[in-house]
Amino acid sequence: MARMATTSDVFNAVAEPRRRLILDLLSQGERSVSDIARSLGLKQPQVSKHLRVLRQVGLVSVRGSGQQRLYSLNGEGLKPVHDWVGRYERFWIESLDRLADYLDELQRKEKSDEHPD
Amino acid sequence: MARMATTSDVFNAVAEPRRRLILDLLSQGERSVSDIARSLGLKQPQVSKHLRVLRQVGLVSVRGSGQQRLYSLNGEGLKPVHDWVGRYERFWIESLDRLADYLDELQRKEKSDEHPD
DNA sequence: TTTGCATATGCCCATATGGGAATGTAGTCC
DNA sequence: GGACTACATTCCCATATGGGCATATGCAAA
Repeated sequence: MARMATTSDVFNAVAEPRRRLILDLLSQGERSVSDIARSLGLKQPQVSKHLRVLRQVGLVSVRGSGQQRLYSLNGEGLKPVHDWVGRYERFWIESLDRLADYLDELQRKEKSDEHPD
Repeated sequence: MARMATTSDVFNAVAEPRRRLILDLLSQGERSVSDIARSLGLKQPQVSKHLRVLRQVGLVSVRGSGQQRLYSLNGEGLKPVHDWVGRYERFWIESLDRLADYLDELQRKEKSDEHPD
C-alpha cells in the first residue's frame, strides 16, 4: 500500500496547505476558479485539481454561472477535524478564564449526553 | 514535486488514521512501543515508523526506561490544527441554544464521514 | 458556426509514502 | 561473554501525489 488518498477523508484533503488557503478564501464567500487562482497566485489547472479534491470530500460545492463555476465552502465538513482535535484542548488551555469557559462547555456536553431530549 | 512530506507539518502527520489512533492512545498516558502495537493491532516496525513521524513534527516525546522507550503525547503541537479549524466553528454552531442539537448531530455524523463526488 | 473565455482533464515525472520482511542496535540478565 | 528482549532502521515495491503543460470541454456572444 501507499499513502492514503487525499480524497479518502477530510484530514487528508486538508493536509495540503494550498487547499487550506482555498478554504480560507471561500470562507469569505463564493469565488470563481480564476478568482481563486489570482488571489492565491496559483495556476488555473492546479486550482481546479485542488477544488476537485475538496469537492470529493464534501468541503466545497459548485454552482454554474454562465461560463464560470462558483465554488462555495461547505464548512460543516470540517467538523470531524474539529471534533478530533478538540479532545486535545486541555493541553494548551491555561488561562483561568478560558479554562472556565472550557469547563462550562464541557459540563454542558456531559449534561446533554446524559439527558438527550 | 510530489506530495508534501508527512513530516513537513502537523497537518500532514495527523492525516494518517493510525497516527491519530496512536495520539489518542498516548493522550491517556505514556506507553511503550510494544504496548501501542498491541493495543492497536499493528506490527512493531510500523508503530516505530509512525512514532518517528510524530516525533519529527513534535507531537510526541520519548523517554528511555530500561530497554523500553516510553512515548508521551505533546498535545500542544495540535494547537495549529485546532486554531485553523476553529475559524470554521460558525459553520456548524449557530447558537449555544442549539448546542444539544449540535451534539446529537455530531454523534450521528460520526458514521458518514465519506462524501462521494 | 465560429470565435473566445473559463474550467476541467489528461499525461508525464520526480517524490514520498506505508506495509512487509529482514536486519541492525541497544539495553538487561545469566 | 552470550542469550534474550525491545526498538529502530533498511530495503523493496505498489500507489498516490502535485506541478507543468497541452488539450478537451463548456458556455456565450457575434
